[in-house]
This record gives sequence, C-alpha cells and structure tokens, in this order.
Amino acid sequence: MSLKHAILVLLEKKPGSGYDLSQRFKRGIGYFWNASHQQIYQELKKLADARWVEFELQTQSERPDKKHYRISAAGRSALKAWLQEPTKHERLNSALLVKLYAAHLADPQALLLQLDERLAAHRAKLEEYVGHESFYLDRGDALSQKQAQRYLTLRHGIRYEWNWIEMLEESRTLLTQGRTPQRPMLERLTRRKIESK
Amino acid sequence: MSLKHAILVLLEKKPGSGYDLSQRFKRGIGYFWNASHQQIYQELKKLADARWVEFELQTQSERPDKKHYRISAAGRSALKAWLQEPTKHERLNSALLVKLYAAHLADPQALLLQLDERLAAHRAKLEEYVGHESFYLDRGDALSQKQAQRYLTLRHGIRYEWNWIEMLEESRTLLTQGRTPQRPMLERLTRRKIESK
DNA sequence: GATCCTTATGCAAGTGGTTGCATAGTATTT
DNA sequence: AAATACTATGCAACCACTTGCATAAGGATC
Repeated sequence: MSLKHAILVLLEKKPGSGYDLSQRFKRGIGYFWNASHQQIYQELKKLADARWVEFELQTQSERPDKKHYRISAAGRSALKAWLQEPTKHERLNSALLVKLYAAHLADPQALLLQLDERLAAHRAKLEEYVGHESFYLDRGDALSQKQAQRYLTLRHGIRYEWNWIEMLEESRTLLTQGRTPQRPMLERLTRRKIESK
Repeated sequence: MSLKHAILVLLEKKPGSGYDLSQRFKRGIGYFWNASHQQIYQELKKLADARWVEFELQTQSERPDKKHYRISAAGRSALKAWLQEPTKHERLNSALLVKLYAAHLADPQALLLQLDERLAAHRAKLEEYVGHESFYLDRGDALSQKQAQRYLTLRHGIRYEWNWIEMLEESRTLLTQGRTPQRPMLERLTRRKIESK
C-alpha cells in the first residue's frame, strides 16, 4: 500500500496537519493520488505508531486544536527504501466505460446526462491543471530537475483529462448523431509525435 | 460497486464460466475493467444468491467440472437500472507517479529500472490494443452503433497507454539527459485537434 | 434565526479486494 | 523424471477503503 508513502512524500516536502494533507491531496497532487480525510487520519495514526512521523499538538483558541506532523529520520529512510522497490501496476476500473461499452442496453437520454456531467468535470479539471502549468512555463529553462520532474507528472494529468474529454465528445457525437470516428488512433498519435519533434 | 454489473455486461454478451470471465477481463476489456479470479468467483456466488444470474453444472471428464453462468431476467433489469444511475467519479492513484513526483529523493538508477519495466508493459499493451483496433477499422463504415461505441472505449485505452508511454519517455529523457520538454501541453493537444477536424 | 461552509479530528461498522493456500487432472517444456 | 502452465473452483484471513455519524466553534449566506 502506498498511501503511507504518498503521505511521507507530502510531509517531506512540507510538514502539516491531517487536514492540511487532505487539502493538498485534493488541490495539489489530485491528478495522481487521492485520499479521503478518514483514510488520512487513520494512516497518520499508523505512521505515528511506526515512528515514521512525529507530531506536536497545537492548541488553538479560535479553531479546533491540531496535530502538526513531520516526517522522522526513520520515515525518510523507509521512504527511500520504498522508492527503490519495484512498483505494482495499478489496475484500472472505470464504471463509466463499462456503461459506454454496454451503451446499446441503456436509455440514450440517461446516458447522455451522465456523459455530460463527466465531460464538465473533466473540462474543469483540465482548466485547473492548465492553470498550474503556467507556473512551470513561466520559469522556462530555470526549472530545477526536481521541478521539471513534477511538471512531467502534471503533463500526465493534463493528457489524462484530455483523453477523457476526447472520449466523451466522441461518444456524444455517436449517441446524438450516429457519426463514428474513422481515423486510426495510432496513426493520429504518431503523426503528432513526429510533428512535435 | 460495479464488479457485479461488469460481470452482468459480460454475461449479457455471452454466457460462460467464472474462468471464462476472468479470461475476458484480462484479454478482452482489460483496458477499462480488471478483476482477479477470487473476486469473480465470490461475486458470482453473490449474484447467484440474488438470482441475477443462473448456472448449470457441466461435468467434464478431461477437465475440472465447471459452472456455466448466464444472466437472468432479473439480472437484465438490474443492469438496465444501473445504467441509468449516476456514476461516481473513480479516484486515480498511481504509486509510480508518486515516485516520479519524489524522484529527487530516489536513486536515479533504481528509478530508471522501474520506469523501463513500466514502459515495456505499456508498449506491449499498446501493441495489443492496436491489434484490436484493426478489427474495427477493417469494417469501416459497416460498424453498428454498438460496435462503434465499443471501438470508442478501445480508443480510450489506446490513448491511455500512449499517455503513459509519452510520460515515461519524457521522464527517461529528464533523468538521463536532464532535458526538459518546453512545449505547453494544451497548445500541443489543441493543435492536434484542429488538424484532425 | 436557521442553515450551510470551513477548519479540525475521530470512531464504528461494513464492504470491497488482496494474499496465500488447497485441490486436481492434462499438457507442455526442460 | 521433474517442473511448469493451463483449466477450473474455492476458503480463510487479512488489509484497504467507504459510509455514516459525532463533536465543536467560527463565519457566511439566506
């Protein structure tokens, strides 16, 4: 399980409370890791028991008290060891793609509704990520190796959203107008690759 | 949970045993749903208890006996109802992207190894899917709505693999040569969109 | 004034999914 | 002759994750 390690990565970058972490998962690195607050609090407890993180209680008068976590030396070496380990391939499961695969069994109107809802969500995400991209682009060649690597994960997120948008738009066209795309995917993709070189 | 419904979709298309289903998840629709054989057998039991599927025992002399499952009328209407329901957004979690995000903490050599292993896997998958694509392309305009919709889910799979390949190649370049890609993602993607119209 | 949102943490119960093991015959490879 | 792979199903224990609830105080909205 890697939630442990995802948390360690975040705490290594910057210490913070469980609440902070849940915000950073949502707003920061949501394009490759997501976790609910319950998961985070449970995991932080385990991490503290294992001495991979330490925390101090910060009492606040205006707001609820919080636990300020930071990674420990043991946590750092556990993280380093994990980075070395082989990584399991994550399995992908998409209920929406199951539905689209079985679209002929469904009421087209109801499917279109779900499709549009998703399309809007992916467009919003894409816009968000493109906003983040400008941070890296503004710095141009001045990107450190570390920043450049982080930019690459963001690019992955952008392409991921774009993929969904294209898929959903194609499905929309098919469901409403019966038009089906003819151009082979690979040709299209490699063409693009050659151009951008 | 949608494993139930993914199984129903497969059985609606064609009845078969638990073993058959696990093959079809792996080799057929693996680009949007995956399930282990333990999961499938457990789920088939539940589905049979709920009367959404029926089975008959087929005794075989040369091979182990098997249970031949097929979807029931109740299963069909449950499936139809599910297709109408709103679909939750699946959360994405990729341990490899966490590692790449934190690449500066890792031994570059060990990371490269993982990266190449994954790159090979995604290239193999892409090749497999492109093989499947020719099935649809050969039929050209003769595709039924049903087939066309299935083709779209495959296109999604192709783009998904392509995205990983590009990401991993870019990371490889960065880790080995320190070169970082400069072209903004969105411009690149939209440019392609205009061309293909 | 009531309701909702944000900050901040947590428990308890349940469901979904993984890991490891077990069985058993045939076929293929070393 | 031995080891591995394929067909075929399943149990038991465990781990990961979700759902629903609870508390608590401030600020914003209706």
